[in-house]
Amino acid sequence: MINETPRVRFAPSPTGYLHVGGLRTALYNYLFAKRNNGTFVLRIEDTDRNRYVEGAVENLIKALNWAGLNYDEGPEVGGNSGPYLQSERLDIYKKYADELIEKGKAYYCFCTPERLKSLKEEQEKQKLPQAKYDKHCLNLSKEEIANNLAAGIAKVVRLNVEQNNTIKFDDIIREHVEFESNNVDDQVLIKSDGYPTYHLANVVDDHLMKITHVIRGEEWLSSTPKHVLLYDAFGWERPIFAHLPLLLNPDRSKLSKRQGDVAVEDYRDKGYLKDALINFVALLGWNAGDDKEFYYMDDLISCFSLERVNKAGAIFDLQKLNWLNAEHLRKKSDSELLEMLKSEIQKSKFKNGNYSDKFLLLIIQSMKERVSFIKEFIDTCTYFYEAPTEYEQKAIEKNWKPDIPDQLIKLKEEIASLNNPTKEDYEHALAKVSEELNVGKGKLIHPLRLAVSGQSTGPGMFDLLFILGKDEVVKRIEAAVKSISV
RNA sequence: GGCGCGUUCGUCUAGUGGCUUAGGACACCGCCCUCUCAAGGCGGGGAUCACGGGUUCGAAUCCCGUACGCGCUACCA
Repeated sequence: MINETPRVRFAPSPTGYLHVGGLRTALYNYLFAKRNNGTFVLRIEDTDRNRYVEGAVENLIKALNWAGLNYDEGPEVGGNSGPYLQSERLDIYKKYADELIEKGKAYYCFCTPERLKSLKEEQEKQKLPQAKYDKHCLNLSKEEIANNLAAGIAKVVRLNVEQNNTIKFDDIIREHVEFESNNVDDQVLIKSDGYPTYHLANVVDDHLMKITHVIRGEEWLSSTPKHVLLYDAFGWERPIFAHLPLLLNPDRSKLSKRQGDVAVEDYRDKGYLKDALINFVALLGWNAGDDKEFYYMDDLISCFSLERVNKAGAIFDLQKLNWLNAEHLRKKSDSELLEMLKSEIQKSKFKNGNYSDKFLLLIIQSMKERVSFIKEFIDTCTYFYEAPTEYEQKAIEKNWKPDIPDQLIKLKEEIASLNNPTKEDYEHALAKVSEELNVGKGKLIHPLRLAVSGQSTGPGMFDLLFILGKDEVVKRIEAAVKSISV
C-alpha cells in the first residue's frame, strides 16, 4: 500500500461553513497528495439527518475552492469511487453491516433509549470506571431476533468488541498507540433510522475509495480503535493514520465560535488573502525545519511532509496572520491590487465615485508599504477619494502656528502658478517658498499635509500632492486656511 | 470518573545525547533612515526547556512518576 500513489480524503460533515481547523486538515491532505502525486478526495459525511443544513455542501465547496484546495474527486467533479455523499451510499453500508452480523462481529440491538439511559445511570451510580453497553442483545436467541425483526421493533446494529484484547496501531504523528478493548464500547454502527454512524461509514468508504492515508484531527484518535477493529473484522488492510494536533483558542481550549471567528468565510469577508490564510494555517503545527515563514501554495507542496507535523495544539494567533496578510499583500503586483481595490471601492461609500485606473494605481504605489488589508487603501486614506471634512486636532495643536495661514496662502499661489506640475515641481515650489519665507521646509510640510489630507500621517508629501493634482491641492489649502483656527 | 494525547520565550516554532551562555518569526521596546506614518536596517527585553526522580562523563533531547492542559467517553461528526 505504501508503494501505491497515495489517495487521501477530506471528510467534513456539512455544518454550514468551513471551520479553519477543517481548512488546515484539508490543506494538509491536499499538500500531502500533491507532494506525492496522489489523489485528493472530498467526501461529505452527512449521515446525521438531525444536523442537515440547507446549502451547507455548496458553502463548503465554495470555501475550499476559494482557498485553492481543489479536489480531484468528490461531489460536483465526480470520480470513480462515488457517490461522494454518504447519504447516497446507504445500501452499501447496509450490505457491509450484514456481512459483519453474519461473521459475528456485529449484532442487532433492540434496547430502547430508556433502557440504555437507566443502564448508564446504574453504571454511574456504581461508579464503574466507564459506562458501556452491556451486550444484552448479544445473548438474544436466533428466534428472538427473528421475531423482533419481523415485528418491526426499532433496532440498531452494534459492533461486537471482544474483551481482553490490546488494540494497537501506528500513527505517523503519534507513533505507536494502544487501547485496551475493555475500554472500547460496542459502538452503534447502523442507527435506528437506517443511517450508518461515522465509524462504520468512514471505514467502509475509506476502504472502497482506496484511501491510503487517513489524515484527520486529533479528536478522532480515541475512536480509532473502533475503526481498526472494523478493518480487521472485514479482513481489510488498514490505512496509515496521521492524527493532527488541534487548533486552539487563546485560552488553549479547542478553537470555537465563542472566542472569535472560526469560519474561513469570516476571514475572507474580513479581507484576508487566501494566500495569507493558507500560509498561516500551514505553519500552525508544521514547519520545514528551517526559518522560512513566507510560503505560497507551491512552496508548501514542495516541502510538506507529515513527519514534520507537531504533536501539540497551536493557538490561532491573529497578530501573525495580520503580518502575513501584509506580507502577501505587498508581494502582489500593482495590477492585481488594482482589481482588488476596485471591487473594494464598490463595497464602500465611494462606490459612485469616478476614479481612473491611473489614479488608483498611484494610490496603490504610495500606500502599498503602509497597509495590511486591501480595504485600508480606502479607509486609512479617504483623503484620496474626498476632501477632508475635519482636521486632526492633535496635529493642529502641534503644527498650526499663527503665521501658518499666510505661509500656506503663499505656497498655494506658488503651486497655482505651476503648469502641469510633476512631483519634483511641487518639491521645488515648496523649497522656493520656504526660502523666501525663511522657514524650514518641515515647518511648511506638516501644516500642508494637514491642510490637504486632514491627517498627520500618510505617504510622502510630494507624492500626495502629485496624486491629488494641482487644482485639488489649491482648493484644499484654501478650505483649510478658512476652517482651521487655533 | 475512565481512557488517550500533549507540555521549549506572551504566541507560532527550531532543536532527535555534546556544535546551545537554547536559534528564528510575530508582538513589544529602543536606535538608524526620514517631511509624517509605514516599509527596511540594527539592537534590546523576554524560556530555571511543566515539575520531581533516574540513566549517562554529559539530557530540552532517553526512562519512570507527578502536575497541568486538551480530546474522547452519543443511535454527532
